[in-house]
Amino acid sequence: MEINLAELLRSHRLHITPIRLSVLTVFYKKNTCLSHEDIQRALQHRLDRVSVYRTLRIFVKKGILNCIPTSGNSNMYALHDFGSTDGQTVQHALFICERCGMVYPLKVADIRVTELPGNFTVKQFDIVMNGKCGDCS
Amino acid sequence: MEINLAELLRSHRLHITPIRLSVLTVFYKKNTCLSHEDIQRALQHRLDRVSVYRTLRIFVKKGILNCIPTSGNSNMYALHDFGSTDGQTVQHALFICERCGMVYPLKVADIRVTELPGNFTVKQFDIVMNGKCGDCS
DNA sequence: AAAATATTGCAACGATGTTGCAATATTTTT
DNA sequence: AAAAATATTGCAACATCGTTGCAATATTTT
Repeated sequence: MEINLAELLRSHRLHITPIRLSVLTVFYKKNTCLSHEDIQRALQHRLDRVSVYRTLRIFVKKGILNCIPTSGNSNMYALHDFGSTDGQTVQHALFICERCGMVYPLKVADIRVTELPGNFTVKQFDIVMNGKCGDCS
Repeated sequence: MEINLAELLRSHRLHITPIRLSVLTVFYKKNTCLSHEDIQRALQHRLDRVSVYRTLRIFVKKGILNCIPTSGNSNMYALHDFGSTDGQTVQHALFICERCGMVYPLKVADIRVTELPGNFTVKQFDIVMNGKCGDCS
């Protein structure tokens, strides 16, 4: 871990607290998108449920995390840095296996979408693929 | 409405019932993706909550509807025919306004994603864009 | 029309996420 | 370095979204 987590928090005017450091550490270690439950599990449910929810929400608000769309009924989050960005728009692409649930982050190249009116502002662009991964095919 | 809804249900070996016809009718009329709540509202909450959930689930299972990823905590659904398809893979693209919540379905063209291992099978491919729509910019 | 089968409605439950508020921790000020 | 100001936490209660079990009802098949 080369990044200074305390500095990251400070730069967003957030207090430096054990919960926030733990949650950030999980994201930097796993380097993929994670649900609330994933984080709780990674930290052996030592953190208060509600505080983790609040931490995720404030990180999204501050732009440290992005909220990633999924077909399930729980949200997923990824470090903003995890997505590629062209200045204005953050991009994520992921493959979710419908059988084992594994999430595979992907690199994206050369995407074009037609028919978006010119006065629309895109802030986040996500690709979600569902199917079967190599192990489950 | 040119499609025969009863025939559609019959061809999937589903009983033809008022609830199913109502839900299908809403999808064909609105021709966009809808949440459970959208459907309940469109039908003035005359249908039983649970029955609508079950209807949506069985329609997804039978391939009549697809489940569309969102960043929120409720699922969205669209008619399978609403997405473009190249035989194996269904594609959807939508723009969700972060301010007014409006969902705009989009046409997609010419998408390529690199780095997906060859033994992965993609069944559904969705693009979700978040930002501000024309009215909210 | 009766038998077989599938669907519905209701109550209860589970999972996911939020709010209010007092207690506590962090940061800032002196 | 202590006090004051401010932000965060933990807990209980609640809200929303979705599911399950099961008896009653509707649809389909014979």
